[in-house]
Amino acid sequence: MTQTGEAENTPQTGVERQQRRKPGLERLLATADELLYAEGIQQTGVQRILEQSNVARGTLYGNFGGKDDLIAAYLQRRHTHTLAAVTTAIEHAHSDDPADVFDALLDVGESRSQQGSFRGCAFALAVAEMPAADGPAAHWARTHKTAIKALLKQALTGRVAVPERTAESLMVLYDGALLSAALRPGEDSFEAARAAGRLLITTALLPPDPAPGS
Amino acid sequence: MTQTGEAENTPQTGVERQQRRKPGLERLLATADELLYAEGIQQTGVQRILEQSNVARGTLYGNFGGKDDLIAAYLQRRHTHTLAAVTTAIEHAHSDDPADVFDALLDVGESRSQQGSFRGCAFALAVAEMPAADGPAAHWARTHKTAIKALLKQALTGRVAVPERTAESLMVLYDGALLSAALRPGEDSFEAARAAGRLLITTALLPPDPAPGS
DNA sequence: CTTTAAGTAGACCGACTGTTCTAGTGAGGA
DNA sequence: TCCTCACTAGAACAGTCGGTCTACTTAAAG
Repeated sequence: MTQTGEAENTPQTGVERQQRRKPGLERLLATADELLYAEGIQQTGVQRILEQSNVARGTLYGNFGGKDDLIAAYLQRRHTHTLAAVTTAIEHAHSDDPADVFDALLDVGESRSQQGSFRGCAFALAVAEMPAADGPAAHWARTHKTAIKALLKQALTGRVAVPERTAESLMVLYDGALLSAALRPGEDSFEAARAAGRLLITTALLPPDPAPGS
Repeated sequence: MTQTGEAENTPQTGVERQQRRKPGLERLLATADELLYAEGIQQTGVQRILEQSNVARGTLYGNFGGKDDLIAAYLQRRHTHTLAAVTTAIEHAHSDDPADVFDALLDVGESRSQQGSFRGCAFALAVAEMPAADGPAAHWARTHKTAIKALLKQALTGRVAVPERTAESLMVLYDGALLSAALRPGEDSFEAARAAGRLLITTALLPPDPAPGS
C-alpha cells in the first residue's frame, strides 16, 4: 500500500496531507491544551473539548486512539513548547552574571503565573490526576524536569562549575516557586526563589576571592 | 427535643454517642484518607472506599452529605495531623542552631517521602484535581501552607530575626522538595533543600561578622 | 463523473458514577 | 419486652462518561 510508487510526481502527498489535516487537528490540540490544563484532565470531558474546538467526534477518534492518546499528545506538546520557551529565555540572557541564567528561568514561570488560567506546573498537575507510576504523566514529568535541570546546569556550567547538589537546589526552588504561586497566590514566591537562588549561586559557585584552582 | 432534660444522670449520652459512632466512622475516614491520597480523589470511587473499609453505603451518607463532604473531612484531617506532626518535630528540635528548625520540617517531609504511597503534598494533589479557586481544596491548601509558614517563622523568630522574604524562600524550598521528591524520585531533593535552607539561614539571618558594606 | 479521503453531525451503547431508598440486624437503655 | 439507633446489604435510579457507528458533506485527483 505504501510503496505502489505511482504518485511520485505529486510530492505534496505525504507532507501536504498532514498540512491539510492540520487546521482541524491544530484546533483540537490547542483547545485540548487549554482545557486539560485549566480545568483538569479528568474533569474535562471529551465532549467539551470537541464543542469548544468545533471539531467532530470522529475527527478525534480518527487522529487519536482515544482520550488517553490525546492526553499524551497534550503532555508532549507542553513539554516541547515549555522547553523551547525556557531555552530561548536562557540563551537570551547572555550576561556574565550566572545568576541571570536562573533569573531567566524563573521569569518564564513568573510570566506564566500572571496569566489568569495559571494553576502551576502542568506536569505536576497531570501526575496528581494520573497516579500510575509507569503512566504517561509520570513519564513526561520526569522527562521534562530532567531536561530543564540539564538545560540549567549546562547554561551555568558555561560560566562556573556547578556541583550536582546546587543544581538540584535550584530545581527545588524552581518547582517550589511554581507550586507556591499556585497554592498561595500573591505571596511573591518567585522573588523569594530568585533571592535564594542568587545567594546560592554567588556563594556556592563564585567564592569572592577565586581559589587557585578556578 | 434536645432539652427535654431527663437523661442528665447519664452524662455519656452526648459524648458516648459519638464514641460509639467512632469505630465505623473512623474506619471510613482512615481508608478514605489512604485511598484519596494514594489513588487520587476523582479516581477513587465511593464504592471502593466502602468495600475497603467494610462500611455500608448508608453509613457514609448518614454521616456525610456526600462524597464532597467526605473529601472535605479528608482534607481537614490531613491538615490537623500534618500540622501536629510538624509542630512536635519543630518543638523537639530545641537546639541553638536555627537551621535545625528548618531541618526538622524537612525531616517530616522526607520521612513521608520514604513511604511507598508517597505522591507529594496532599493539598497540592487535591488542588490539582479540584481546580475551583473557591472550593475546599484551594481553601485547605491555603490554610495549611499558611499555617506551616507561620509555624516555621515563629520557631525561627524565637532564635533570630526573620525577614518575610527569607521565610517565603524557605517555604518555597519546602514545597519544592516535596514536589521534586514526587516527580523525580531518587534525586535527594530534601538534602538539596536542606543545604540551600542552611545557607539561607546562616547568611541571611546570622551574618558571621556584620561588615559595613555588605 | 468517479473515486478517495477527511471532516461533520448526531444518534447510540455499555460501563460506570454518586445517590437514594428499603428491609433487616444487633446491641443497649427504659 | 419494647424501643431506639447505628449499622449492614443490596437493589434501583438518573446522569455522565468514553467510545462506536452511520449518513452526509466537501474537495482534491484520476
